[in-house]
Amino acid sequence: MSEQRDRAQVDVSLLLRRLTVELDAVGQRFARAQGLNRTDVRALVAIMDAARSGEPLTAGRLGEAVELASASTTALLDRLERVGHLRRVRDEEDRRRVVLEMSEPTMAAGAEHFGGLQRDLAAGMAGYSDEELALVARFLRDMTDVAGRYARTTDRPDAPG
Amino acid sequence: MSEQRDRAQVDVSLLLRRLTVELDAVGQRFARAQGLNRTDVRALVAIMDAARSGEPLTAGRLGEAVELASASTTALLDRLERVGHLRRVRDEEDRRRVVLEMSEPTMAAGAEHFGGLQRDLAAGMAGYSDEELALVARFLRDMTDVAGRYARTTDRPDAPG
DNA sequence: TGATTCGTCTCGATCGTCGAGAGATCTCAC
DNA sequence: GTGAGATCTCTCGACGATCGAGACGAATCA
Repeated sequence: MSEQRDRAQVDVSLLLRRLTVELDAVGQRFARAQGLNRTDVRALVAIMDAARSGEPLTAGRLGEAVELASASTTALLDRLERVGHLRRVRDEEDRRRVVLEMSEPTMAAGAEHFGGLQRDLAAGMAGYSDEELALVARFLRDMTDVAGRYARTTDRPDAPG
Repeated sequence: MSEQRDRAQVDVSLLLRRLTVELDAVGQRFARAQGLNRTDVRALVAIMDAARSGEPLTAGRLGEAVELASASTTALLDRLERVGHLRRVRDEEDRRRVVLEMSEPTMAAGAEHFGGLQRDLAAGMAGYSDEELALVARFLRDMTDVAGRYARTTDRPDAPG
């Protein structure tokens, strides 16, 4: 493996990091505009994603998704519900559970903000052919897999076995 | 623009978001391992990046980088300094300023953790030719620019111009 | 030298997060 | 059915991260 090749790989790694920083800033901006904090936005995004996939989130699942303790999840939902970003609805099938429904205005605001980003991103992709885009997609999937595996690896450097 | 093309672009956008989530989780994992919170890790990364670029951060610049008020930045530095992750050093040129130096162990831990990720990412890139990697790099740069511009756009929907 | 600006820190208050545990509901063996 | 235990969410009290306002020393400039 040549030095130049090594360098290219490191460059791409750094580019991935820079990209995540910028995309994070977009979420941050949405948060400020809505008077929310980072966690709130992560939660709303998770709820929106779940709704889109047709499998609405419950309080507990949301807590897992955003890695929050149950008490914190309750507080989070209280905040979001109080300002009208979502509704809590008792699940009729399992009445212990609470399913989360985003409000229309919030859904619209999210679509406005993140849809705008998506539009800009799509515009930025205009210069790429279908084949190039397919390659990029494959690459992103690969890197996501790698990162996901790495994040979930139990690699405690200090702890034994 | 065909529907298939539209779909491909949306797919890539979603892939970008999934990737950021996974990469974020890697940072999260490092945070837990070191007993830090998200902000602390962002700060350490910013300090490390600055040090690498040969232009060490000051307290104020760090505050800007992680978007924290000055009082919060002071508290952040107190935390990190107390557990030995960095040192505050008075700038001799401008004695109002405080420049930040990361400790060796923390630098090593960071290199261990994020270096490991970088190794895995590089391994994941093995299947791509130099030309393909160059294309990916160009794409990532483009998307980073778009996201950066979008994040910095003043598009307050409510506030007047 | 005095006035002003700049960079950081202190103070008090607010809000997000957590662990522990309560209460309601579901599951399952009997 | 009924009771035991698991599951899901919420309440409570405590802690910590963040903030705005303002103090203080240091630099700048007239």
